Amino acid sequence: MGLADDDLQRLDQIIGRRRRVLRGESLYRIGDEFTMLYAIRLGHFKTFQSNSNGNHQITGFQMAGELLGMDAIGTSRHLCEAIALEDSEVCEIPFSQLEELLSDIPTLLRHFHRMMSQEISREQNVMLLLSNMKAQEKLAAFLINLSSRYATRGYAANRFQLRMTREEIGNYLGLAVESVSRLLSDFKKKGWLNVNHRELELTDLPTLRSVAMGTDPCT
Amino acid sequence: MGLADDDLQRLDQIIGRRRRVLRGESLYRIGDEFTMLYAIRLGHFKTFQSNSNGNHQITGFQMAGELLGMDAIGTSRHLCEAIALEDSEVCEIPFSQLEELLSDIPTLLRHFHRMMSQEISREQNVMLLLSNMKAQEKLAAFLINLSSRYATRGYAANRFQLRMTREEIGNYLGLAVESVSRLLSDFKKKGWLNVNHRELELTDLPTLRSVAMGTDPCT
DNA sequence: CGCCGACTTGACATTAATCAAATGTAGTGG
DNA sequence: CCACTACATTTGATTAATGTCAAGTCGGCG
Repeated sequence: MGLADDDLQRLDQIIGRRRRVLRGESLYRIGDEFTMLYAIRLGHFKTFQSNSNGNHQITGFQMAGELLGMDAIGTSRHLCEAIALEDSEVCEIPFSQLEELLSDIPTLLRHFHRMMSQEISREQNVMLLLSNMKAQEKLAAFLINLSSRYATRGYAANRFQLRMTREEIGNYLGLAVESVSRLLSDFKKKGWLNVNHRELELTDLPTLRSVAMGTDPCT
Repeated sequence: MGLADDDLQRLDQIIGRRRRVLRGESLYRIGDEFTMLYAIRLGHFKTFQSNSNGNHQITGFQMAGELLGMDAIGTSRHLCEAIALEDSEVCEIPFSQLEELLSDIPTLLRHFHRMMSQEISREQNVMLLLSNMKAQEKLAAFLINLSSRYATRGYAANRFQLRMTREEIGNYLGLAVESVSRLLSDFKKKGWLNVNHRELELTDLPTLRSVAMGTDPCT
């Protein structure tokens, strides 16, 4: 991050205790007071809102190395809930202490703004996905996105486990479970991927990319 | 905003020149270098991304009093384009100068983080809208949203002008123009609103609210 | 072994997109 | 001022995509 050693040390000091969150447990709930940001050390999470009917809308899947809770800064209350998709571990970052540090360390401030801003862009991309794309494009884009995030973090880009159910994928993409299932089967038949339960292998990334962009000729 | 007088003065000083943007003109384009945030003084804007096919996806409509450009902080390049929906005026806020000020004035920092965070929440709400709602609910939610934003800024909640075309509404909501048009006619027939060109009167806000929430009994 | 939840597959229904055409409106230039 | 053009909007008919319902399979776990 380009921080000086002693700045890094100060950052280290405010990073609070580690917290384990078992699969299915909430890290925070809607309405909880906002005091911490959370850096995921290990595992995966989903975040979701509830609308007035009690339906859930998954707003994102987060993996180790990513930050949770930035949407709550504005209101001092959490507006969405975060649940672990598997046994996970986070670091608690008391936000008020972080704020003090941000004033002192311009580099850190810049980095923090960058992360918030990237969250905004990420969501704008999801808006694009949800409103412009066909089901097939949505799923391809989703898989490509996961793939590149794993690649960024040093894992294989073409072979990983889905940590979420088909239902959760469908909810996130605005598709019925059945559609997700059918599309996966379809992609498999077309030779673009292999899927067995949660185990996934992307065998034709270039085609998946062009499908995601809506530029594949054979669709 | 709860700023001390001299802090407010310092903020005033970094706010650069005003800039007029005529209807249809771009405030910034995709790929432009990011140096400024923009506070809208007058008028309305739309922001949109382009996907690889050249299709546009409108990511938001902004009105006087709102801030533009926060999505670009992360990349130093603009990822979306902002176009004026009518003759408008903005204040340029050089971001590097703002950053310095943020380090000095904790209250301002907190306020700034709040605005970014609210942008994140706003977009999460749009995700909810795009993926969970029926066409009818989307449009109702959209109108309610506009209404409450006008109300916040001291304008009538139940009577205002649409500054965007039906096509732009449809693009934003993930609907065809024809669907938007049909729905407006439908709402009118049901007595929920009056619409004449861009002039809009919401005559039954309670019902519109319950339609937006998917809890209206007669739908 | 048997239950349960996740997943798959097929048949059908529904929503909203697309296509087509008519109407209206704002802006332009003669 | 008016005719003309381009664009925005509305409405109807049809189609395509995806949701819903139903049934059944698969695998893990008590």
